[in-house]
Amino acid sequence: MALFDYTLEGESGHARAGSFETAHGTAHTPMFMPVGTLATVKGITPDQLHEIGSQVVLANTYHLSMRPGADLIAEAGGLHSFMQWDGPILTDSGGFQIFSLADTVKLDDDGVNFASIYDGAKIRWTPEDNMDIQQKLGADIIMQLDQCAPYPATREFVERAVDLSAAWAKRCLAAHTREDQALFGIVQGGMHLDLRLKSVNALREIGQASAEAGHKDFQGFGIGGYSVGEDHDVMFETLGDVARALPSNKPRYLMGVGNPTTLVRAVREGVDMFDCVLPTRTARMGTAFSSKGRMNMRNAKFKRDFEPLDATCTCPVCSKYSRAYLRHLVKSGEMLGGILLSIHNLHYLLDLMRRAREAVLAGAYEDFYEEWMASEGADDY
RNA sequence: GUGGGUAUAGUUCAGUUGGUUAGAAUGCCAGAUUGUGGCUCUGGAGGUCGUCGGUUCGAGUCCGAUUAUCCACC
Repeated sequence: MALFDYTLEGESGHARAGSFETAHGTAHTPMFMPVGTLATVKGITPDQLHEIGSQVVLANTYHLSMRPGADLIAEAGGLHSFMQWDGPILTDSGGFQIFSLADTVKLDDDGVNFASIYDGAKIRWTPEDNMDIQQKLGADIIMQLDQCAPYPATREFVERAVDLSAAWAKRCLAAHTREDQALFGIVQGGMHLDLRLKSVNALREIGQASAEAGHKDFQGFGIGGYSVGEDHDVMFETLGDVARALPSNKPRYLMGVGNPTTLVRAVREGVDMFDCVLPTRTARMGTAFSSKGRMNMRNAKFKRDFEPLDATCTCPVCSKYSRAYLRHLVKSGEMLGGILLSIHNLHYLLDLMRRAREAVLAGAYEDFYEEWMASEGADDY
C-alpha cells in the first residue's frame, strides 16, 4: 500500500472507518486532530499528546511562515524535528488566516497581497509560494491555498471564491513535488449546494487530469467554508451531499469543526477528519467537555466538589485531579488549569472519535449516533 | 496624652461651589468561544456613604459629638 492511500475498513450507513499511512505513522479515521498553530498544542508536550491518543497534529503555515519563518524550520530539519512531534503533522495553508485576520487583502488571479498581523509587513503569496513554504515546513499533509468566503456572503462572492480556489488548487497540485507529503484540495461554496458540487467536480477533474498526465492527484479533500457563523443546522443541509460527492477512496476533512455533537453528526454524513481550536481554547478559558455536557469550571458549584471532572473519563486528568482543584487553578489564573483542561478536552474528542470508529467497524454507527443524541450532554453543544 | 489626616461596594479609590436613581477598577456570580491575533469577550449582583445628632426645601458633601484607624510630636 502506497503512502497516503486511503483504505476503507468499514462502513455503517454513510459513516466510514478507514486508515492511511504517512511517513510518521498510520492515521485511523474518523479522527479528531488537535490544533498546534505555532508548532505547539498550547501547553501540551508531545509525550502528553501521545498519551491521550493523538494521531495527526495541526500547524499553521500563515503563522509559522512569519514567526519563526519557514527557512528556520527547514534549517531545524522540518516541523517534526523542530517541535519534537514524531507523529503525523498537517499544515493548514493559511488561506483562512489571510481572509479572517487581515483587514487589507488584495486578491488577483495570480495571488494575494496581505499585511502580516505580526509586523504589518506587506506579503504576497501565489499558490506556488504557499506550496514552497509548506514543503519547507515538511508536514505529512499539506492543504492547498484557498479563499474562504465569510458568512453571510452574496452568491456571486461565494462563486468567485469557488472558482479562484479551484484555479489555485490546480496550481498547488502542479507545484507539489515532495513524495512524503500529501496534498489536500479544499471544497468551498458556502451554503449553496450547487456551488459546493461545482467545487467538488472542479477538484475531481483537476486531480484526474493531473494524474493522467503522470503527476500527482489530491490525496484527500478539505471541506472548508463551514462553521463561519451560520447556525449548525444550516451546514447539515448540504454537508452530507458534499461529503458523498467526494471520491470514496480519499479521506474527507471537515475543517475547523470541533463541537462533539457536530462531529458525531458529521461522521454520520461521511466525514473522516476534523480539527478545531474549540477544545483547547475553551479549556484555557475554563470550560470542560464531559459526558454530561459542557462544564464551566469557574462555577461556584465546584468549589467544594472533590469528585473527578468526569467520572466516566479515562484521561490522565480525571484519574487524579478534583473539580475543586481544577476550579481553583482556573480561578487563580494558574497555567496548569488551562493545561489540564486542554488535556482532558482533547482526550474527550479523541476518545469520542475512537468510539465512533469502533461503532462503524461494528456496523452499528446508527446505534452510536442515537445513543449520543439521547445522552445528557448532546443538546448542550 | 497633644496636634493633624482618613472613614463611600468584598478590596483599592473617585465623587465639582450642598441638587435627579452615589461611580470606576478589581474581586464575586453567570454566559460566550468552531481551518487559534484571545492571561479574551458579554452580561449580572453588590453600598441605610463609620455611628449619633444638628443646619437646610434638600447632606456622601457643611457643623458638633463619638468610635475606629493612620501619621507626627510629647
